[in-house]
Amino acid sequence: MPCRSCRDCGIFWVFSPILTPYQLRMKTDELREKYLAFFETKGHTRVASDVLVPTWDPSVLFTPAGMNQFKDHFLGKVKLDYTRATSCQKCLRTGDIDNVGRTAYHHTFFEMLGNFSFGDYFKRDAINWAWEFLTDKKWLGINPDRLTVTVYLDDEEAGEIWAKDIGLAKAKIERLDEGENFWPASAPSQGPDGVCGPCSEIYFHPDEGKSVEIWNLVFTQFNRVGDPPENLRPLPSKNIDTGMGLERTVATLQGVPTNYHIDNLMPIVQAAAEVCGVKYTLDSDAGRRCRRITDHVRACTFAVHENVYPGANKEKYVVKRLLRRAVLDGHQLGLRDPFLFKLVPFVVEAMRSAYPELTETTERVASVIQQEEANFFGTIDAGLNRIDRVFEDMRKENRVKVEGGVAAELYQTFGVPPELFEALAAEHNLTFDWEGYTRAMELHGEASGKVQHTVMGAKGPLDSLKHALHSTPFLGYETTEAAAVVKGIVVGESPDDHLCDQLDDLSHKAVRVVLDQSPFYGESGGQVGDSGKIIGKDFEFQVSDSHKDGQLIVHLGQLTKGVIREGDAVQAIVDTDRRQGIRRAHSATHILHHALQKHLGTHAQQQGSKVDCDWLRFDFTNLSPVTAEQISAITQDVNKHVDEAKPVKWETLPLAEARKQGAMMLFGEKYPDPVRMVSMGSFSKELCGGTHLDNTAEVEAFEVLSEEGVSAGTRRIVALTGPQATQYSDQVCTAVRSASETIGCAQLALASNVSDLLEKQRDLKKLLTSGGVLPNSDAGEMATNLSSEEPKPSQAKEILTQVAKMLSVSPLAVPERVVALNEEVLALRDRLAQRAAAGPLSADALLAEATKVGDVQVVVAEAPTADANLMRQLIDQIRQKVSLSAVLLAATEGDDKVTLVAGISKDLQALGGHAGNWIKPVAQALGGGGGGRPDLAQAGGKEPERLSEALEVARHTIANMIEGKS
RNA sequence: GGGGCCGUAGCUCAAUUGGGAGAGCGCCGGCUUUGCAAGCCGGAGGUUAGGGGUUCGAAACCCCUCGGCUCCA
Repeated sequence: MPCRSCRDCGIFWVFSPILTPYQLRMKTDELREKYLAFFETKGHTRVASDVLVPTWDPSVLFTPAGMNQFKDHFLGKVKLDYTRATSCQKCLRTGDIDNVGRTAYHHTFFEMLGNFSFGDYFKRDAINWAWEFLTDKKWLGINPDRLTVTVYLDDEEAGEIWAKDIGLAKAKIERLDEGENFWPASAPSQGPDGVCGPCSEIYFHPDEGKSVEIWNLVFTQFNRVGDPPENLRPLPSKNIDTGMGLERTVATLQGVPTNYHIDNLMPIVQAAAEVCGVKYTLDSDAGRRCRRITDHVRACTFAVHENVYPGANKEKYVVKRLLRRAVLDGHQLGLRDPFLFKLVPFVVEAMRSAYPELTETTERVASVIQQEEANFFGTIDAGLNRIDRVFEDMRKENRVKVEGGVAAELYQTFGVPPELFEALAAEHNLTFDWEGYTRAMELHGEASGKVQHTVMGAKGPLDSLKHALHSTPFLGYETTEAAAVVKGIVVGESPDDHLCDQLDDLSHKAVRVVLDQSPFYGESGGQVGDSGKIIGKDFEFQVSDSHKDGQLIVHLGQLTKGVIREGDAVQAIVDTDRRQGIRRAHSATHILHHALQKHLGTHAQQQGSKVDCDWLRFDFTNLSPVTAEQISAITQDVNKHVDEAKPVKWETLPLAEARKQGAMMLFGEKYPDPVRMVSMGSFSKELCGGTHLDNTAEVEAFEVLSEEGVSAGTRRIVALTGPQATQYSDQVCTAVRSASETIGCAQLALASNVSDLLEKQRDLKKLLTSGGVLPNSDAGEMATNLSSEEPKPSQAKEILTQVAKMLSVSPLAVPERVVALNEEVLALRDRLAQRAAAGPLSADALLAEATKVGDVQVVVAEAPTADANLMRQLIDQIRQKVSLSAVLLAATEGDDKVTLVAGISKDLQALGGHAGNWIKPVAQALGGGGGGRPDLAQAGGKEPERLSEALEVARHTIANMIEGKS
């Protein structure tokens, strides 16, 4: 009985003989090439591997299979330039991540060979060619005796072809149910709805060990509609989608016991062992770790190469997790410093013949990995402290099992890996509650929200329109106003809503209208949708936003007058002012992109972008914050290009031609072919479907509002264009002028003056609390410098940014903050002046006014101009001089506040004196409250006019306290 | 996108939970010593990330902003 699923054959090689030098029959690069070449001879177009991280496809984070890049081909959504394709696709799946390294065949990153038919050939050819490729001496030449196949129970057609065409004995054709031989698995009974079909798998049987599934042929021929029975409708155009795991097939051809021993993975495994300082063996803990490191570093290398850096969400998070798992393996093997990055060159070397582009980014990739590694080692160090604390608590309470909940909490908040926790627990003879840990993590997963599954081919109200119209031609590149015909009206936004023939309800705010053609730009590529209006003979429709649904442009808005009917002839009019603002922002975005690459390096590629009316947000790759100087230089560079008034042109040309001309292409971006290329002067060429200016001069002005981090390795710039930029620039100048006037200094010297002012504030505060007085040299007003030289706008911005940083406020809040700061300094100076006038405060002076209660020296006095800290110091001095003493001082602050501090000497405390109890009734007499410790208490009140009354209370209270207790 | 944690001296961290901002290391000066993390004495160094609020009183409690860490999807 052949092994049906690789999930079962995890540890078979544990029993196989010790690793021996393998016989190389066919190299990995050779198989890859042969496969593609073979299907080329069968009329297939060789298609390059799609990117690993397809940002164009919201339904997946990583390319999970060879067919992914052909989804739209299968669904007939795109124009087919070919109906047969073959590819070798790099893929990444994390579903079986826990098995990586432990089993012979699991990977996260792997390559998938495939051949595809889009409504062209079907089962017969697919099966015959598969057999030919596998067994023909000219190709793989596998002994047919070593191969068996499986087919779906009800798939007579496939069974027939295997038996009759190929001539396989019946015993070699196994019939399996929908759980095994259907795609998606169990689709007929359990769904999901949509495209599906039976499949047929080919198994290889080695001399020893379990058999291996090396090729899966999927025959997509049905559309599932609801639950059985009769729920599988034949598709008008049937497709073929096959997948042959490259590593796995090579492993069988090379006769090695695990994929990790094939010719292009073994060198990485060996390198990992060397870096980790262990001897690699097949069946050992260290061996498993080396294989896991190999897999994960390969995955990380490809991901980082595509500018997906380890981060906090989505695909970035997956990369981070992969990287950390590998690093943790190294840590468990005793490493304490970054090591993974050293393996990057080995990955590149192994993969370069198929992916030569890797060699261009090796250094950057290694450095990104190294940095993240260093971070994680830091996290581990911090985690060790926390773990020690947990152990300490457990020792105190005599517990021996690490609670899963505690481990989960430590993991969730501080990233302390549970494996590490467990290992350390074992060293302390403590056990670890994995079950509780898993439970707690599941709870956390639920609390963090569920994922919304997007079902392939889900139906909405616009789908019938999509079939009828296919697409809405966009006229907006040439015009902002056009005649059109209403093709569809939908009220409401939920998928349950349906098309209606006409609408007269003016109250609906979310009405969608589709026209046969439109000048409105539907939101896409980061550019917001147009607004405007659609006017018919007897109605008016206000368009608040436009977006794209498939190839349709959907106008979203509200009917403001009359009745709109399907079939009405209308005039579609875009709000041109807003459109112009969007064009300014979009063209400026391209110029900015160019400037960033020029000033920061070519890695500073677009990660995301949003273009609105004279407002743009641009995310890009950069490891560190962009400095103020760089921002300034970039801003000037952008404005220089604006001033140079370069023409903006666009043309539609073949993708290959655009690439040849050096157009900027982004990883993960899916470009149509032919493609629209926007170029500005000779400095910028980008593939872009957005609306642009005719000349860079129309941008008018460009100002950066902010630069900030959005996640590790990604920075975000928000900027303004046109009138918005000019206005902002004016505000900046005004702010600098106003702040300078406040403190009476030259605008160009604002930064140093604010810095001085801050220093002054600190000095005065210190002086006030230490009981000093204003030195004569400081008595005068700050020298005013009325030099009225205006800074240039770019200077003003630099000055303001600098000052804003000093004051920790946003730039435009600087004037307000400077006013407050200035007032505070004046107030401080004022109080110090008062103190100087009132004469010095000293412990001796206060003691001179002390009264004696028994043997105790009691001081109850006003200490005008002192603050709480100074009063404490005076009390300390008195307590040091007189061993039996009680002191209570009061200071009024403004019109509505009194501060009290009371102290009791140590000897008096021993006799029962308590400062807290003393001060309470006094504070109450002032309409306040307070308290403190026996030796020192602090309180306050809000009625200074009752101060003398309160001081009487103080004298009585302390007298009673001393007499009562002693 | 959602959850959790943190931000105190140059560094690592305390602060009896709302009552006087500290320790160790490092730094500077002096003395004593020439042994490997030397000893002793003295000193500087703080807007407790920033802003607002509650309170007689906030490092601590509440809100906002900034920065960092971390998990989940």
